[in-house]
Amino acid sequence: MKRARRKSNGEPRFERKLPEARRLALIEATIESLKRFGHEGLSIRRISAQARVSIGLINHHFPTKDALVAEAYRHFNNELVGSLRQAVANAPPAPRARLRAFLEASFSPPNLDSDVLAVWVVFWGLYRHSKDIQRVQSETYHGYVDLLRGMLADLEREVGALRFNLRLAAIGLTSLIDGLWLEWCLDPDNFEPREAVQLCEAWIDRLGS
Amino acid sequence: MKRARRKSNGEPRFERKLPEARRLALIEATIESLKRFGHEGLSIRRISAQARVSIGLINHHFPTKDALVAEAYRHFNNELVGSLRQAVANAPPAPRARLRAFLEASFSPPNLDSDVLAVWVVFWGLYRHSKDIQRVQSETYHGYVDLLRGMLADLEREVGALRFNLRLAAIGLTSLIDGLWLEWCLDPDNFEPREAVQLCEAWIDRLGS
DNA sequence: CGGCTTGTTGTACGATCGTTCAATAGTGTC
DNA sequence: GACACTATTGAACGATCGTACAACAAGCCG
Repeated sequence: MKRARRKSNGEPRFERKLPEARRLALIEATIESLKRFGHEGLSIRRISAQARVSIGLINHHFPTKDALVAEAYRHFNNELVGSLRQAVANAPPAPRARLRAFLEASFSPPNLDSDVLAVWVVFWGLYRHSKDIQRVQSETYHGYVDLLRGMLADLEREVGALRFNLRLAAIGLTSLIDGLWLEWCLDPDNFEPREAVQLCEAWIDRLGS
Repeated sequence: MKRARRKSNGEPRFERKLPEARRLALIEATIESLKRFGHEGLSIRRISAQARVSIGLINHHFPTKDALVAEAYRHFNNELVGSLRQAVANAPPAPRARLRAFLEASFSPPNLDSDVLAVWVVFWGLYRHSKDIQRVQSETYHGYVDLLRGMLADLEREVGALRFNLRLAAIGLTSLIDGLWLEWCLDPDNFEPREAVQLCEAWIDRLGS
């Protein structure tokens, strides 16, 4: 008798997936492991366990661990920008309404989650010393910037003449949002998400004056 | 002949320091190693090499590596708050002048350094999963908040009546500063430090209106 | 059912991790 | 110069890291 090719219950021991699907599953497991264990979650063994696959599989689909982490960063960026873009698309066409939808999506689940923000911070910590992360950042960040800058440009058009410095306004609003994200993450009891939206809207209100 | 107790040149093989001095040297080496190697710089061997001491010395002065890292975080916080406090103390007593000094100190060397900001981000990445870091954060963060809130309270007094929500104003300004720090770190070519000061002062200008 | 492709497994390897601890040696005191 | 104290050294431990690779097996085709 040859060695059993199946488990005793007759089920297959594992499921083969198309490379594309497996790569996505590994990327999502990477992010989930990062949420659960912080920076220590970014190890082959933790990610493998999270994805319920063997240790060796990751290097079959990704050349190195760093490549997987970089792709996870890309996915995380795309998910954020995609959800914000969709929130804007579902809003009324008026610039102010679209900006409000953008802010409310920024400061409500699933984006405003302590785990999610902790994930961002770990990625940022890798940025300085990882060429891979830097490359993904340069490739994905403009999506976010363009979305926000486009809405501010629309607002400017509605107001009429050139009332504010578009470039500085975008930088300031982005910084305010990121900073409020960070503060809320470090101490969620310090203020309400609703108040973060208020602060950003007050900033926007005062742009034209 | 007994084994030589000195190096061939007659110099001592190492220098004994008082525990307090050695602890400080190890803390500074930790931060320097963190600047040079990012998160990977937070290992006993890297820190030991940076401090030019043996591997075993760290555990003689600190119970665990995490305790050393937490103390480094405390030192880093205290250095920042101390430099900002001194900048404020050296400024004219008018609230606006003190706030300006605070902002200019925030957005100029040595605080506005890519390495320094990268260090912050790594510490923040540890925050969620390290009780030690959380404890230090809760013990040191109020120094920063109190300094900034005190200046805003002075400004409010000067203006006269209760013109703005002090709590929200402090949260917003802190977030704006932190966010601008982060943005500048991720892309120093995006804007000038001077522009960051401008954005913060514009925020303050509009508080009273 | 037999053969083929290739997604998947799991052991093994060398490197590095944090920590321990007995031995060493710098430094002050007499 | 001898001694005591203890800061310091450096080897050693087990654990875990990322990666490589040979063997296995799931799924498909004829």
